[in-house]
Amino acid sequence: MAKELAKQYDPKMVEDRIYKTWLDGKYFHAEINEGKPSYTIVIPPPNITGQLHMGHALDNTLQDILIRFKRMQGFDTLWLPGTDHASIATEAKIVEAMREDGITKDDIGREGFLERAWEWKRTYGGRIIEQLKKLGASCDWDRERFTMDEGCNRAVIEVFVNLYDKGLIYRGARMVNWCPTCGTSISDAEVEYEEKDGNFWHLYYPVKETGEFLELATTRPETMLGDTAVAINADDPRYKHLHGCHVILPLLNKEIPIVCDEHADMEKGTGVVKITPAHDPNDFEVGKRHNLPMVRILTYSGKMTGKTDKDEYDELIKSGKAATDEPEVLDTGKYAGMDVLTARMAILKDLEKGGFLKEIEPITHQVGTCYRCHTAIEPMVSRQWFVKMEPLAKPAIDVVKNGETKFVPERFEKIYFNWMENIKDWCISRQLWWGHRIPAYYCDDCGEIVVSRVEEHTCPKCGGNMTQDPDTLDTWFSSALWPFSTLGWPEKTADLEHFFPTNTLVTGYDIIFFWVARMIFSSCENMGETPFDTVLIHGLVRDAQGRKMSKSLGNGIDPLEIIEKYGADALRFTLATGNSPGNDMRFSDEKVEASRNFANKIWNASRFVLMNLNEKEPVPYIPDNIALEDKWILSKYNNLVKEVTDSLERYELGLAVSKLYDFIWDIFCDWYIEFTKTRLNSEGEEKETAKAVLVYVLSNTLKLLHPFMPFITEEIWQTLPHDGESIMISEWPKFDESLNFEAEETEMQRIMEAIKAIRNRRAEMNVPPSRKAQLNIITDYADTFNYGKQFFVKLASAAEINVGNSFESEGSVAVVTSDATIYMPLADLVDFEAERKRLQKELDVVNKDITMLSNKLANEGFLAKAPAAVIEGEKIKLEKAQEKFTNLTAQLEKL
RNA sequence: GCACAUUUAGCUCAGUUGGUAGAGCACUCGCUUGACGUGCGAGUGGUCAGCGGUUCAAGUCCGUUAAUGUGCACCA
Repeated sequence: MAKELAKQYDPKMVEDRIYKTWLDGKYFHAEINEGKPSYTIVIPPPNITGQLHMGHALDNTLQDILIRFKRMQGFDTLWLPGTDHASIATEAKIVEAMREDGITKDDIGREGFLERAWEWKRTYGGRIIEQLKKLGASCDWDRERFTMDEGCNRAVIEVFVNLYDKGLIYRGARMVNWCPTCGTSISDAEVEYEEKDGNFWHLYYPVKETGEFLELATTRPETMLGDTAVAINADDPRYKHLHGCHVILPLLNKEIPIVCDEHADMEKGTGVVKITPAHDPNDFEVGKRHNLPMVRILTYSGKMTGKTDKDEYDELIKSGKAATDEPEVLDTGKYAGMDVLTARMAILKDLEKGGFLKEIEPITHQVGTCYRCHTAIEPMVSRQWFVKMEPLAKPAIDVVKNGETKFVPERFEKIYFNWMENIKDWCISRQLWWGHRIPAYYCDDCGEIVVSRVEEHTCPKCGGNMTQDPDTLDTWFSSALWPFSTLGWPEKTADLEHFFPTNTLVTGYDIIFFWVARMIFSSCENMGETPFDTVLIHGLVRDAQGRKMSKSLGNGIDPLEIIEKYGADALRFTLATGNSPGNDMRFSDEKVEASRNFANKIWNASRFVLMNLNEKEPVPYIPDNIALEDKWILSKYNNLVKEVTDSLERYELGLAVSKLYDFIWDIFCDWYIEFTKTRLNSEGEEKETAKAVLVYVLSNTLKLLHPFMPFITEEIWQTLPHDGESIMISEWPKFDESLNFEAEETEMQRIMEAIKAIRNRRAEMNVPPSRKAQLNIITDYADTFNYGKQFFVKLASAAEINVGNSFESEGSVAVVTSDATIYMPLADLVDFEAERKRLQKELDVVNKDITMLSNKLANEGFLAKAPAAVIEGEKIKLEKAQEKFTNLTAQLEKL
């Protein structure tokens, strides 16, 4: 047993070594014990492309705190780790890397690309896992999963086929969000709206029948080539005469109808709207209502369509392979091949030339952008796979409504309901290669569609060759199954039986829609129940100025650097402190320094305790003949157990950690350790008692702190006398009624109040600690103060101490508390005039208190309606104030 | 436009069912007190954003205003 510890705590000497002992001990590994309650957390799987950032650090610290707490409480605890294939992000990264080598996806083909992708996964996929270990994460690494591993893949196919069979997955040409950069459709949730400067271009469209010009405005003039109608409101008096008329579409000289539709708002602009069904979500709906043709003018790479595009389409139509619900393709002629902005300028120029451009009105508007690459998304009609959401949303709303799943804090339920109740069908197909390939097969000859768990090569209808859909699924489709796919579903595994449904899901508010909501409805649908009972939502970690940490700002703080500099415990402690659920927090080095200092404080307190121990000390116990101060600390400690446990159970991790901080630093270190010093300097039973209580309180407090600061608590605990292999599998302390010593707490309070008052007095008078003073104490609590003599000597620079009924006050400074008047003969230092002023000032304060309290106690409303305990409390306060008043007046009179 | 959040000491933030406010950092003064100067002791500093209401009692509940932030919607 190494009792000599370094003066300062050095995390680097400790963390990796300790983590290895935990791994070797298999403490993270979850065992199934029949009949034992389980507690499960599934990790929000980080992207394989990812590096640990502060968001991960916070998220995983919170999870580790909960898991370690529950593990010590005796649950069968499983924290299931894993990573996400992150289709768009990963594919983009690999394409980027290939571009540097001058290779494109088409050069190497699908097979070649996937080989590279898997290679990437093998090389970098484990990186973030290693980083989580640095943080101290106690995940069951034996159960690590990957969203594209065999089991998850199977679950994905199973769910897809099931939903398809139920008619909840369908394929069709719908309005989707198209990202020209990523080259894929994305879901509504993946569109982020950004405020951008733009223009309203006011255009004229000539009316065929009347020859007049209809004015309308658009932010996207280039889409006019795809216009197939102009809409007006049926009730609009300005345009009554135009019902059933047509306009001639400028530039194309094409006749398109004027339709009456509610979409046209009389209040807005001129009340006339151009309708481009293939490139605008609202227009798409108008088109459906009026059976308008759809004309596509953009390729999937965001260029204006040309002759080849049109020929391709015509070919498909001829062969019967194009779906009838897909838009026809226009050869935009001179604009073909231009990107959107170039085409816009060219078209505007031509419109202006033709006299069709009335004016340009600058505006700012919200533009939808891709959440991955932030390019403006193009609304396009495209044939994709969708999940029919309405039937799935219903049960998912119910489980939250009826409390089977609770959000912490509760306010996030509103956001959840708001989304779920207005949900639109989910576009799940992506034009990417890295991901789960859609298990749909199409007959090359007759076009038959088969959705199947196994590969289909022959058409069941005509015997022709079948080809699998080239698209992959939205990454979030597989993450949505994470809570059960990782436990073995669709197999009925023992893990699934024991650990599902899981308990707490910890995540940031930014992925409630992407992930949390989808897990809930997926679980309701496939498992018949909610995937977790609690969703603990945390906020963002921002920089010291409150800005979001981002790559472009370069203000990100690397958690690994913080760990390197201050230790993982300090980082964890910082992230857990001053953080209330759902709120953002600011991160700064100063905060980590404070945490580091706290770790050092614990280290040194422990060093002190260890210094006083012999080679063989008994494991922590409470001796029989404990002293007043022992009862005081035990009572305080007991209360701490209750508060920390309650706070953790209510997910108030920040509150729990600050209680621990206060107890350890203020109560244990600043007071109790000091109280024990006299006894530790003695020999015999007294010393043994002090040691035992020190070890007991320290050791158990370390247990309470362990979930927050796992490394240092383990390191110290191992050095202290202990039972068992590791603090992380030791038993969580329980509140113990027999450790409640209220009377003794009050007694110690009297002594401590006096010590503080004396210190205060001496500091005001600039008496150095080296100058010891005699204390003459008049009090009604003679026994307590006689007992307290030892502490006055040690903590209040006292020399000789007398407790009695009256003393000569001449030439003394008086220190007045509600329990005692203490004279310090420091005649040479006393300024009597100042002394009088000070006493008067103190008296004023007490007087004010007395007035306030007696008014309150004279208030009939208060007496009639306030709870008895509160009234009693106020009475005691008043008594104390009055006692102090008496003591003070006596003093003043004597001066 | 709708909703939600935030507004407490110079700074960053706690404040658990309503009982007249706390911490860390910063600042001031003092301290080689044999665990720790990454420390110890003492102190300065707040009409808890404004207004109104409920209540015996409001930082805490309700309404309202303002500022800031976020989500959703609109955006021809």
